Amino acid sequence: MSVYDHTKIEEKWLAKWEAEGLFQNTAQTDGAQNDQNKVYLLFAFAYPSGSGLHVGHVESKTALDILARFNRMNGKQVFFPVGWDAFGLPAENYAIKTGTPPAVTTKNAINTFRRQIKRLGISYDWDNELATSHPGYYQWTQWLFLQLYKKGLAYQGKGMVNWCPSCQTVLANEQVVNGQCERCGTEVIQKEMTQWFFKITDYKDELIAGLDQVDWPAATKQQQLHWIGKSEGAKVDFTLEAGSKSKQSRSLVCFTTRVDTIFGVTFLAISPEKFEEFELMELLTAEKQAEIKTYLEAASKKTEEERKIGEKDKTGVETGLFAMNPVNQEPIPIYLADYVLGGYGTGVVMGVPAHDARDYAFAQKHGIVVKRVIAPRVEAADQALSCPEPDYGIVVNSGEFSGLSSQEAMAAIPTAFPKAIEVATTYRLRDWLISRQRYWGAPIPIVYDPQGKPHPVKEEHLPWMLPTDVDFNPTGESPLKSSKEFVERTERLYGQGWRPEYDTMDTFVDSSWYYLRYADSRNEAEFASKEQLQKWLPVDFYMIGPEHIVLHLLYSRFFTKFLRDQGYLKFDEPFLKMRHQGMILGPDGKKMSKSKGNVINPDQIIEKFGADTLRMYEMFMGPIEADKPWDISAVAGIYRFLTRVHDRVLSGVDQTPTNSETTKAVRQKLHQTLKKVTEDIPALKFNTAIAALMGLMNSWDEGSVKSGAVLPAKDRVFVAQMFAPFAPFLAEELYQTLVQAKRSVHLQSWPAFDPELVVAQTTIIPVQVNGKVRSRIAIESSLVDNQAEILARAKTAEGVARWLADKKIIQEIYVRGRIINLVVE
RNA sequence: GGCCCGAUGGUGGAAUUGGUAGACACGCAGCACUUAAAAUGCUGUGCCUUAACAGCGUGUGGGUUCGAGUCCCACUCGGGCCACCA
Repeated sequence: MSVYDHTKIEEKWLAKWEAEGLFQNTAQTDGAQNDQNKVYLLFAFAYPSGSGLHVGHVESKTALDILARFNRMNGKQVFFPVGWDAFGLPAENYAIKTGTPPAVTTKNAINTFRRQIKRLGISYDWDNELATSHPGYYQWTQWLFLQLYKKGLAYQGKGMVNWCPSCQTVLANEQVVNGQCERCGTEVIQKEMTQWFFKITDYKDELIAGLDQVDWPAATKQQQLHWIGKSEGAKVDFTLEAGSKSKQSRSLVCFTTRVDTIFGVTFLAISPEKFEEFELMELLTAEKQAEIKTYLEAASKKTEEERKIGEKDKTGVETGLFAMNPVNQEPIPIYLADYVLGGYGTGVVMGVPAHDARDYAFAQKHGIVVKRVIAPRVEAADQALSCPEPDYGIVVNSGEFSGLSSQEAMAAIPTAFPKAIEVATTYRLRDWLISRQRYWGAPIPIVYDPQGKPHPVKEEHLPWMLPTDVDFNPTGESPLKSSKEFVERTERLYGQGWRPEYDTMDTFVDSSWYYLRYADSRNEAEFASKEQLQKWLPVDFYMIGPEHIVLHLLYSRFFTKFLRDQGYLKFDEPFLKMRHQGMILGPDGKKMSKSKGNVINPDQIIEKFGADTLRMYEMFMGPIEADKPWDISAVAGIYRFLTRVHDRVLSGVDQTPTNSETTKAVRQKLHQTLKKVTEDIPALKFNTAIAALMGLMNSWDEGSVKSGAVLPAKDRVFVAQMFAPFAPFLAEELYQTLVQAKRSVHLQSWPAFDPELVVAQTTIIPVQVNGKVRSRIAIESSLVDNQAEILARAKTAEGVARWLADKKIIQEIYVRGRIINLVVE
């Protein structure tokens, strides 16, 4: 028997599998038509960063690989593709710094990742590998844009956008984090530009409803819901006062979720973004006009961060105008205030300082009356308000509605004023801004005629190639403007004076449909054939980091629903089941980062201990979804374990198997372990499956050393097969050494446990007296249903009698095969 | 501020979903082997106390139950996401 030489073993089998093309070219396989029999496993699309594979990637890839191998061994047709989210800012920023074209850095990074992932033994199907920066891929990203354009779901709009001065590009609202650019952390400012949008809001209700169809973590669904932000309330029409010099009757419409507080309205506030739309300027005194202009200008220059400071300091300007409260005809003063958001609701709010914290703060600052219309929860009813009380309760000071509950009032008030108040719903979700003033992305397939009118690029001109004669250095304008070839191409194909769209698409567009392309990644005629989509989609299991919960999923679901409506897909939701992996933390318990110097390099671990050890260690660390700190001595422990497995399985192979009681006990343990592992893998409980394998080896070692137990070859093969999903290299080595088979262990069937062997002969049942364990009795397993006999034995069991002496038993509980509890007075 | 998740030995974690708390592993201690060390093997290891029995013990306080790490109520701490969304 040889020693466990992990490097030799792993490199040997890696080369063999590669030569055989194991698990390659699976997309086109027949036999996957049956839904019951196909399993599509998907790993979150990865950005090939220059720093290579991270131990965090290893965890989720290994988890999926275990599922892939286990499902294959159980007779499923498994589709386990791989690809690269290759467009994006880091490669472009690197190009700006070094002059190396993004295409080159990206290719190098992909090569590194590919080598590392293969070395790990991840059984991806590399024949379907794709990269979003490849024209054969982005041609179909552009095609998707054109389909949306045809249906009016891709449109050009002008508006205030988030602008990152460092990245020199527009950001989606979703990419602004705490007023800062998600990528580089620079303070984001507001800028007005013409941009392309996808009309995701057309699908807002379906994006909510579809969540009922999928098996996702509840928290993830909740975040999707929150992002869509459906909010039910009412729209209230406040008519401008005649006294406001208004010629015809005009009104300000507010959205509120608390129409029950409408008698408490003491001011209206308009957002700066929306102020001009209401055309109120002409109604104002010259003095007021000047004041308001100054305020509007200042507001437009504020960064997100500055507006946040306003959370404490609520600024605003009184317009001198009044509007009439429709429920009681009271004149309400109108203010301009930047705490009101332009993009939500109607951009106007009704201020109810008594029952809203923000309105209260504003009222305090501007000396506005606070009028309480919900009865206070606490007794001291006469006490003046010192803070707002936003709770629901009993409505007071509200005319005929006084005495109703908030809920009743919210129903009754709109009914009573049908002209001025209507029930309404608003959403937080806004259309998806996809234009980026960057180079390394898919060009938006639009050309402009000499009058500046946009036209779609003809489908026969796809892929609408990303030009290469480009100056990457940021100028505040799209880098594609520097390409001569791009303009020449446009004029040649569309005519003199025509110009291309210079912006590229948000990389989220690329990465929100890749799972469809995998099914037919080399198709040049369509984004994927209907047959291939039908065969593999939807995705059965998706493993994705918690950082992609909101946007990527929302956009992917939007594309899926759109393509379904166009007749390309037959399902509503792309990802049936999804789970999130946790984070692998540094040995110090903190998030790994270069600056902290706590980053673990998987290559070094593989060199020292092997890929099998790295895989098994990461699976053994704890539950897949938890954050776990790295522990190098525990890694060494796994290596010791695999060495023991190697030595034990291969030692004594030439000896005659024994049939002693010990051997039987070890074999029983083996089948119990097999049962446990078979149940744990589909439940993603890899850590306990490995613990069970360790328990088995402990029993086997002990049985061999102490009692000379020798297991038959058949059982040793079972062990090799059980290890196959976790430690594919070692498993192959053991299997091939034992049986010298032509076919890989990974092509064998998952072994079935012997149901008779799994059942224990005797069952240990703890005996409690008043809920405390005082003894344990061993019962023949055939007796577990004989309650009378078991209770009788329990009462006389050693250690129990003394607790029953002189006491009266008032209750006897027996839970079948589990526990006995004798309750005494 | 809102929502979500979590808290179990020195450490990572397990616990059949209300039924033996601490599986499995790391670490540590002792022993064996060795001239010595490493490696390996064996033994022990929740706390307190002991010769033993007993007692205590899953963040804190209460509750439901024959029985609570698990369910309910209140709180403390830690983490994540969102955040002036009317």
